[in-house]
Amino acid sequence: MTKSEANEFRSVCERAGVAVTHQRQVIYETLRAMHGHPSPEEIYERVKARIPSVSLATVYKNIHLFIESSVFSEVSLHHGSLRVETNAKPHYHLVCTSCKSITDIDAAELGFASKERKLRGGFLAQRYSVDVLGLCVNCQK
Amino acid sequence: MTKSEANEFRSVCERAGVAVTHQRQVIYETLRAMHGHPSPEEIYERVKARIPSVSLATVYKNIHLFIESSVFSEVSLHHGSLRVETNAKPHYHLVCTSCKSITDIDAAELGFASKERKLRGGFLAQRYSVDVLGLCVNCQK
DNA sequence: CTAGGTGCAAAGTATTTGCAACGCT
DNA sequence: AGCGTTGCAAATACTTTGCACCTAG
Repeated sequence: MTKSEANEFRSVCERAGVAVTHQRQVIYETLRAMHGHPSPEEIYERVKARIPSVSLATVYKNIHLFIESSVFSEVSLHHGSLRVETNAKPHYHLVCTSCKSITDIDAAELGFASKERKLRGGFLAQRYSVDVLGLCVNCQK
Repeated sequence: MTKSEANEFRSVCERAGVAVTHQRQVIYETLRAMHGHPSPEEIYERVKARIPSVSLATVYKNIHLFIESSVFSEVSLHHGSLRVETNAKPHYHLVCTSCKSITDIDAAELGFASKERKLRGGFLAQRYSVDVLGLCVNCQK
């Protein structure tokens, strides 16, 4: 690790108001170095290469800590359990990051057209799923 | 249930190539009547009010059947396990509905500006999470 | 009749928690 | 020294599966 990376990590911990531990630092560096959307298990495997005694629970605890402190984010905000979409009309979601509530909003109202089209790279876009993350009226207080 | 609802359900089963069973019908009607984004457990509770002997496993099996047949959809496509976003730049996801792969795409390239703003209803939009659902190059074959 | 559907219980995966020992600050 | 952090194991939450019985077609 370079000196600037170490300083960066220290200020991350300071902002979050948590201790600078070796495990936390290695988990942080590991996440920084990984690409894509790793699962806790994948992160755990990598961290274990540097700290064989680390536990999966510690990886979970620190991932949550980083997410709460906005150091990293989650790919999906509602991954806890399967949820069925009962609203048949095209719409998107207003997701409150504080109270986790999900409200529907009309596609038109958000001003995002969702037509089928081919994107660069050849991906055929058919449907769009938009989550607007922010604060609901109650949580803005 | 009205006659047209019954017919609607029959054609749903026909398209999906599955049998018309009492449990399946009640689960379908229950979903139609529910608002928001119910969990399997919530759906199960409602169905149990009409069929006390129904099992949670049957509810799960039928929810999946409906989702596979595009009769209903999932709120989130990657809810199986926690995934950490390691890409710090603003970007969105190309999600292939066939092979479930997730690729990043620059926010700019999709032409969707993500600035903080207040929406009707008072929701403070801070960040956008856009999933583009479709078929990747390989799965279009 | 018979292939698919159901209910039950057990298994499987993902995640969290209690607690004693440990290490930052 | 004191409190947050760690590792372990056990607990919990969510979902799937195997199997015997049942039912629609």
